[in-house]
Amino acid sequence: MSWSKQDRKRRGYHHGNLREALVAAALDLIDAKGPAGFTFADAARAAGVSPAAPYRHFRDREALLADVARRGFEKFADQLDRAWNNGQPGPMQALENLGRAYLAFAENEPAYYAAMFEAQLPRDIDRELSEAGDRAFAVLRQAAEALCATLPKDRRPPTLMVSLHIWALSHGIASLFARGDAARRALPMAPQDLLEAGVLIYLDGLGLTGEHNR
Amino acid sequence: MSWSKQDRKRRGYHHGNLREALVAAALDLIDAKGPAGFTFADAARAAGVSPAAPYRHFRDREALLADVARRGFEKFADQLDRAWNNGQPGPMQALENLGRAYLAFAENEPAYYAAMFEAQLPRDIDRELSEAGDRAFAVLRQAAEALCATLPKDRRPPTLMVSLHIWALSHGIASLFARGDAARRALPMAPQDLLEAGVLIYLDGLGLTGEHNR
DNA sequence: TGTACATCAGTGAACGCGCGTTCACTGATGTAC
DNA sequence: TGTACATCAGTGAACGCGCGTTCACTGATGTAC
Repeated sequence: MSWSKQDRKRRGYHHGNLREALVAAALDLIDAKGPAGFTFADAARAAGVSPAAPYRHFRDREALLADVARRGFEKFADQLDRAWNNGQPGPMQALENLGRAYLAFAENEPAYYAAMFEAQLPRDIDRELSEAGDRAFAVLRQAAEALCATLPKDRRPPTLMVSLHIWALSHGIASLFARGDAARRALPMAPQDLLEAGVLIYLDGLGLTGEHNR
Repeated sequence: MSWSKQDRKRRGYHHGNLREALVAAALDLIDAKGPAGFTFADAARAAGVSPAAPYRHFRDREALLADVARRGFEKFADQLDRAWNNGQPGPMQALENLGRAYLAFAENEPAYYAAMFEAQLPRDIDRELSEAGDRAFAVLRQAAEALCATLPKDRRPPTLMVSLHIWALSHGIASLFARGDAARRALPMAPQDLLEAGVLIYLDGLGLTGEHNR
């Protein structure tokens, strides 16, 4: 928490970066108590500011949460995109990197992850929020496309379906076993290995064997 | 809500079934506002009882939530077990029924589902709760076992891994696309079909083709 | 079958507390000239 | 470079509200004899 009361004198009357500080405080509080476990007043306190101050930046608590979720999806999309790396060095290897990035995000950013997927935000609360979510899914879709393209046309499955399968498997493993918070279930193996094995078996089932694509 | 204030006269001073009524009220409230969206006092009000009454039955709000989750897991395990039906008429068909039951539960019982998987209850809060969760997973494990047993020993994958893959895929699809609440995402196909296709491809990848097992 | 009594499962009033929100305000900052 | 002024981003006091929890209580129920 870099915006403690001590800093206030240095900062003077104006905070300077309250919007960012409130988001950071929300993330800390979500980490500690879950997405439902903090209040607008909590966030203000953590940012070292009066309870009325947040209203200058967010309509209400839900708007703050939605902003956290939006930022989460943007970070998520970035990390997935970087991991996919335009399908380099090859679609299979790139897909493995993508899967690892999915799980790593759930593990390293449980607060974002919870805000994105479990804060029970109405789906249509914010256009920017749903667009950021779409951007993250688009990376998966792109990966499925590249993988399907390596199959001869007559044996090519629907790309959308493949991307949804990969998404669901990743999401299931992340939510059950890889998340970095209290809801994580124990597992006698690394979640990354579980996901990788599952994807390999699935791709085998599609007729995409490792030899052709590694 | 069958325990309204109107009924009180009929019931007299004692409620008669307050514990059950509180659980029912909690489910209604979770349906309406999510697992974080109700209070102990809300539940008492919905049950037509004074705010002090629930303390006769639950230590606090969290204990009530945990009881809801436990009941949910028990119901879930029952429904999965009935769908699996001891592997009848054949493992492939029975597995399909099992998958459908998983998604149907998420769709028809969103309140239970949310309490079970998204209420952020500490994993060790209640022994009965985690045992009920284990019972549900045991059904999936049993199914994986039966499926693996149809493969020759030298090509048999680890049963635990297979059961986790099926669990994760089902859970991912249920959480993202099949849940019966506001967090459900739109999908251009039936979630049941998406799951069935995914499982078939996966089993193909394991070397379990439909012809051998239907 | 009656009766006395223990126990159970509620009541309702009370409390302290923290939250969300509003309000008039004021210190700090930016800008036009 | 100074100055006047508009705007911005905070303060802090106040409010009504509902929650969690406790308490002494009491009506209803069950049971021993």
